[in-house]
Amino acid sequence: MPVLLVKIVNGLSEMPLPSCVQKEELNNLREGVDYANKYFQGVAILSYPLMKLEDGTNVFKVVLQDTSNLCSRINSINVLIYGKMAEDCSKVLQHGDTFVVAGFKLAKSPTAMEDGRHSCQLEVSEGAGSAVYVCGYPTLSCFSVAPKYAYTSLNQLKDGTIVNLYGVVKFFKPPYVSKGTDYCSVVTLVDPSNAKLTCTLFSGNVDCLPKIYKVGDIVRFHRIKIREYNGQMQGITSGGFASLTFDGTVGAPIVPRTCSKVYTFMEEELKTINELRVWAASNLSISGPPAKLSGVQPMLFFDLTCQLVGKAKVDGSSFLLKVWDGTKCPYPTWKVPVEERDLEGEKVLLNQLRNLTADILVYDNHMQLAKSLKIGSFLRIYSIHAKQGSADNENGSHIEFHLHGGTCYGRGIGVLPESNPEVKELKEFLDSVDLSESQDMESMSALEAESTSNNVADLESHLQRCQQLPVTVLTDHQDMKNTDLKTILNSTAPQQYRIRAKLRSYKPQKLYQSVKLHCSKCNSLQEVPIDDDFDFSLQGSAVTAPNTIFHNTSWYDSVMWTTQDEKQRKIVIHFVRHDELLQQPKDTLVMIEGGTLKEMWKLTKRFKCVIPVRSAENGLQLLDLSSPFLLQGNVKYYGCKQCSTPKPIKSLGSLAAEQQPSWEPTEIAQVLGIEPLQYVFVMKFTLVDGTGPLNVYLFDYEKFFQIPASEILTSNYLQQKMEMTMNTLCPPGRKLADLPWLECFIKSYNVKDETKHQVYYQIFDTTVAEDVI
DNA sequence: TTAGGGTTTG
Repeated sequence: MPVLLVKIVNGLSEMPLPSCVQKEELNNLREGVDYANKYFQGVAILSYPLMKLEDGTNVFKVVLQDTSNLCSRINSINVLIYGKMAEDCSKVLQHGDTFVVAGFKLAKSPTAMEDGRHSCQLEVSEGAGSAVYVCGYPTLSCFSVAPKYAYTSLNQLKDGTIVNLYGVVKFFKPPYVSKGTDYCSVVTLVDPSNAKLTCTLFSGNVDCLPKIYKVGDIVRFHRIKIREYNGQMQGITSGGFASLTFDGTVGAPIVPRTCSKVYTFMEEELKTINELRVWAASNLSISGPPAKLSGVQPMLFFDLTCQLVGKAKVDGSSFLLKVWDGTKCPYPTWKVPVEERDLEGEKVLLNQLRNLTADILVYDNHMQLAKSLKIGSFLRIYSIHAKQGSADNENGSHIEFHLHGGTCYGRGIGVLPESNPEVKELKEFLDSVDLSESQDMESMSALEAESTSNNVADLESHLQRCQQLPVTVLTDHQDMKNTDLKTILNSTAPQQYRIRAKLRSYKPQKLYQSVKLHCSKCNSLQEVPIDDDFDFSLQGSAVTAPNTIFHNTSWYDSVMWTTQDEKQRKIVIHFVRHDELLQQPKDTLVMIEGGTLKEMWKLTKRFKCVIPVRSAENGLQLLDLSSPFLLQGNVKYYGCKQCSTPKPIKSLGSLAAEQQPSWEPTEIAQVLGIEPLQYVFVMKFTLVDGTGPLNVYLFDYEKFFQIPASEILTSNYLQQKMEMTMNTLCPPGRKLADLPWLECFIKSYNVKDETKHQVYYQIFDTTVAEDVI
């Protein structure tokens, strides 16, 4: 905790102290009492030069006088300040300053006999969770130096200004090593004006970047420069940038986190922070309690607060961190093989904790920071991927923890100070873990071990659910009897069956790979083109300059401009009119020439439909069919190259002339001569029922998972939902006997070509049970 | 200078 310099201004009657601490009088100080939540206030009447102990720790001694007890025989006390705080205090303290010490320890004063002061001394240090408030002596000269800051709300920011502001953290990337010379942190703020500001902060000293630990924290930035970037205001560090960060929880102690040695902090600041906390509580979605290793969900991403017990180099692009949080992951976890000599950390402890540590493999840009971490430090690792490893033995697959390269999603590593309340809580919990018990766990199943943690009830009910009711159900054919898999394998096709089986494995394991594009006309399947291809195609089409002859026709208005960058790219947007009028953006179809993929996604947020076009000889045309012919919402619509005969864009005019154009993708496709491709999940399930394995295909637009295949690639939420569904259908690391039952309706069919004849099986009229979704 | 959140998958 820092030293706070509070400048006295007229009318400030009290020190702005955290509400949780209470004042203690000099004559009530007693040895053996806990003063963690108490403060003592006095006037500095004497201070000594900054000294160093033998181990190099700084120590600063101050004598405080209790001015409310001047008549007492003993009215002064020695205060010893240790560590970084000693240095900070020695720089700012002046005789006559009012000095408040919060969260101190009391020890016998070795000099009481000689100096005639109190028999005890106050001991203050950052490690003990102390805070020191220094309050300038209220003389006239102080009035003039007290700075009064003005704060700009986020909707009032102007390009080219340098401002002070407050904000609630909506998103952040913990400081990481940039490709330049500095550390970088990206922070997105919101405030009650409902505006949003993304700030890019650089500093050569990582300590000088805001100490943000979670979404919802509140920051105060001084002297941040505002610039316009991509049509939006952006904050960037300027000379003299300074920040304070506060816990955003209503009612939590208001203690600024900062590297500034001196800053103003008065009643007004307290008021602002309290107001922002209350506003954020109802206006910002803050996720629930942080994940523990015991609550890890396979295939999802999570933030972990933990202690570092070991680290090791693995190879040129990855580095291993061994961490624990006192709980046990309910799934078998991957242990990264490393050379014994490369593993840094207390060998005895590493061995003791071997069943409780998680191996986290960090990649690329995170390696440098990871290498510099101190064993024993407390970390919050953001966006760890709980990846499902491949099935490497009979017992099924394991979970791997990866911190992938890059900083998307705020991926990174933050070091938490020991004074952080969550670290204090974690430390207490770690101290309470019985290590002998955890070592015995080796012989227990993961599930039994899990019963030591809190969410045992959830897990058990989930397991029971899996063992009793089938996790998939039929939507029809309820009166049909089950057929076993062996009988099906021995029968001729085509036929239809009802089966009850377990899902032993499925492909692809990477669920996003299961999404394909299907043409219902020629029955072909193809991969969904990647964005890079589309971007490439857009760049190609941007080479042809827009032809102004095709601008502003009877059914659309055109606006053209040139980008300010070196490329001087020309962009045209054609706004389709209806009834001679432009409609609301949410009902409007726009066509764009020369745009980038990013610009196109931005347009889809505002307009109903976006069609990428280019100028050809005879008018506007679609791009080639490797690109989507339409973007709507989050979905890119593609056409079949084989079955489509693209028509010129002017054919769309007929739809625009309709009374109420709905701009349905199928209608647009039809008038443009496009045979649309449909998004579909294609998966291979290996089912078992004790009579034999059967490979069955799932070919599903949206009925089985109740998730539209068209939307999954652009929705993190839907991907997580699907992953969770698959984990329920086929829980990783579970023995065959513990797998849930699936009820399915399948049909067999023949596929013949000149050389061979094969029977295939496909799931029909089946859906995931309602309570699994 | 760095990065510029809107995405991750060894």
